[in-house]
Amino acid sequence: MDEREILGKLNEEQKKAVLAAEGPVLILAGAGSGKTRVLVHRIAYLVDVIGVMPGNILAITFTNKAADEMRSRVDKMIGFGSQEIWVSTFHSLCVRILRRYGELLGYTRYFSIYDTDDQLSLMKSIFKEKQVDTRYMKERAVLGRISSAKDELVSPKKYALLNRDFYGEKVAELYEAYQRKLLENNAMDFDDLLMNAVELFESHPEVLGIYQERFLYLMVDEYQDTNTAQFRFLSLLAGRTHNLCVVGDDDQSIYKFRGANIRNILGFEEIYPGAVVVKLEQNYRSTKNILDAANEVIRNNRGRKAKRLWTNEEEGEKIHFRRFLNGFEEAEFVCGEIASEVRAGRRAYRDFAVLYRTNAQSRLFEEKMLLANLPYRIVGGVNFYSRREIKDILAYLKTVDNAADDLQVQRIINVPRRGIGGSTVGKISGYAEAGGISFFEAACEVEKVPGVSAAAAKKVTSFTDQIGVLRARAEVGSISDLIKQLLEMTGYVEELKKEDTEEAKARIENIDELISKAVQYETKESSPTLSGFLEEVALIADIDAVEETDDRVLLMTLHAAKGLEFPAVYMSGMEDGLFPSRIALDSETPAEEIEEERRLCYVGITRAREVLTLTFASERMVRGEVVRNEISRFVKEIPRELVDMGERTNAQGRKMDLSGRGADAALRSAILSEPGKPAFGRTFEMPEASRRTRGTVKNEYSNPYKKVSSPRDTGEKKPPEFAVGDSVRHVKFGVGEVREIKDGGKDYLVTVDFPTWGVKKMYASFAKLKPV
DNA sequence: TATATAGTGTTTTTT
DNA sequence: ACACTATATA
Repeated sequence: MDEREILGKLNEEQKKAVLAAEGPVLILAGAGSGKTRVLVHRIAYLVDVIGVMPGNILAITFTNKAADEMRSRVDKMIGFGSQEIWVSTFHSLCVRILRRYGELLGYTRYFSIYDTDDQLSLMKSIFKEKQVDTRYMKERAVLGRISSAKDELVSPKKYALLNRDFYGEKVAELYEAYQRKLLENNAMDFDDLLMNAVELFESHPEVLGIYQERFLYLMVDEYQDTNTAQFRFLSLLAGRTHNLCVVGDDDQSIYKFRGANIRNILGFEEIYPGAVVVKLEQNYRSTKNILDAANEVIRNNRGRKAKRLWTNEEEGEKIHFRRFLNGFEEAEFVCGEIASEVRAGRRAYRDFAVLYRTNAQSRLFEEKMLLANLPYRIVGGVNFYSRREIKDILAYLKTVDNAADDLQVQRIINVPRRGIGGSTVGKISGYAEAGGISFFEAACEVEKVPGVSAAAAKKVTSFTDQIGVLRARAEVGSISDLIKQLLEMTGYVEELKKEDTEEAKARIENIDELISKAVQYETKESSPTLSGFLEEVALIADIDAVEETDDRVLLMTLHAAKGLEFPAVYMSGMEDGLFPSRIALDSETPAEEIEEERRLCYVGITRAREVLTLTFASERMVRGEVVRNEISRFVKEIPRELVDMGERTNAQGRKMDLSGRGADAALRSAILSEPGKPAFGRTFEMPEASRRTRGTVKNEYSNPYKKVSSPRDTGEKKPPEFAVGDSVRHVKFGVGEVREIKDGGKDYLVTVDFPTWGVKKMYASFAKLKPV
């Protein structure tokens, strides 16, 4: 392509960004302003006009999905030689570097990557060892501190110097122990990938030099989300040439909690004097109304670079605002509207996204989607790779790949049951500690471990033998074969089959899916390795798995939606206390936190191309308690003339007032429920097809109108709605007869006689007993 | 050693 | 509401 072709379809600002080939460049790209387009064109310009070797260009993104998209667009535009261009996420780039040079830091090239579950188990073992009282200190809290420290490149030693109070000293000690264990296990957590890469560069200038020579032109997407470690990583790489082009939007910085440092983008010009700054303010995505709403909301933030998005688009529909009495109705409305739009042929399911602040909100939508038979996909929540059966199998694979990883070995030594208990594991562990060897090595010579009976030793040996066989197999066979072999050898699937429950069935299906993922990996990769497969699995993000081709409604958090766009978007739970979150409102620096929430709101609004609907529920169940909230302040920041406040017709075809008076609550609930049935007392079965992707779901709604007072929240307790002799229903035991009701302190203790289960004692509200 | 049950804690957002 | 842990018991 020549220069004219490359620049042809770009606007003036976009051209400016593409033409600034050398030196530091800051592209402030508003939502929907075509930043990926600019990046791709800029790469084409570098290669085809300036004559840069493709292999000297590096483009960094945050998610695999973004990397894949950029890769395919670059390939399409450049053609020959484009394969040489590096397009990678921060994390996978660091892994590549560390696999190659990690030995300089004491890791082998087979190091494991720990996810949050692994981190937690490791920290738990440290707590146990150091006898930390979990009443005063929580594993997760400590891990949080450590993670923040790593984001800021603070080593355990430095942490100890910076934190001299009692708690800080303890965290420093645990941080130190944690890092030592990771190294012993030949493992790194997510944050280590970056921190260690930086450490490698700083302690080994010759290694840094190699990469500085390779990556002569750097481009970084979503720059506003970079943390201190990522910033340092970039400045080191670009240290020689300063050819660093960053693209971001300070208004879309929503990852402060993960260490993102907004100063990286706000202060870019100070750090790189003479940087070319380009502002992309023309939006090509949304209607004028949607854009105006977004502008008006974000205008309320103080710490931001001045800008205002504009568009040549039509005004379009007004922003819809709908209010409901509770989350159930909210979900019902959203599902109903989607169903009728699709049925009328106006839109496909994939045109819709339902966004929410917290993952917990997804449940209501999921239930209603199932009832309404709408195809949907939930992004995030319980990750496929964090399911127990998947983690078990991966632990086997990791043991085969990296036997130094004690955590994985200990996870599977008794899975499936081999009769090896905690005490035997403890003895082997102590022996390993004393001898300075890994747990697995100790297990291999279990007969030398004091205190282990011959019978127990035999069981341990049969386990280590199995791993030995698998290891030999891994040398010659494929990964999918290896998985099949280990399943057969250990009888893992056999056990599940014997269980013969729906849950076990779902687990077997998940295992099959893992096998096909292994096959996929092996066909895709030119030189597949076990480490490579495990790495891909470890670094996958929920959003990466979303396929645009299948026609489903997408449900996800506002965070997960960043970078995506949809013709029609629902932003649900527009309530003060939920969005902005209670935690933000009650924090020590509410002003700052609310600004972050507002940016999140801005991100949500700007996902919509044509229709944006904001929904509000005045009551909502939060952790088993009914909570009432006011309309989100963000809604009020949208000018009234841009908003349609909505009317809704009831079952009788009468217009219902949704403008705010709650007096008709009883009326509405009466209308919505069928005669003789409670409004939401239905039970439902999950359709077979969705079981696999979401696991099992509990089979009953709770009544949204019932005020639940949990035994712990107040001293008050509600008398049971039944008396001795009445029939009651229990979720698991079915219908039974009440024999006795006693005051059990915080709650009523009820004795019930179930025909098939016998006499059971239980707390009334805890057991959710309902009169029949 | 394995299992059932009572008790406790949690959740805002995640590469 | 739900998951996880500690404890009791077989």
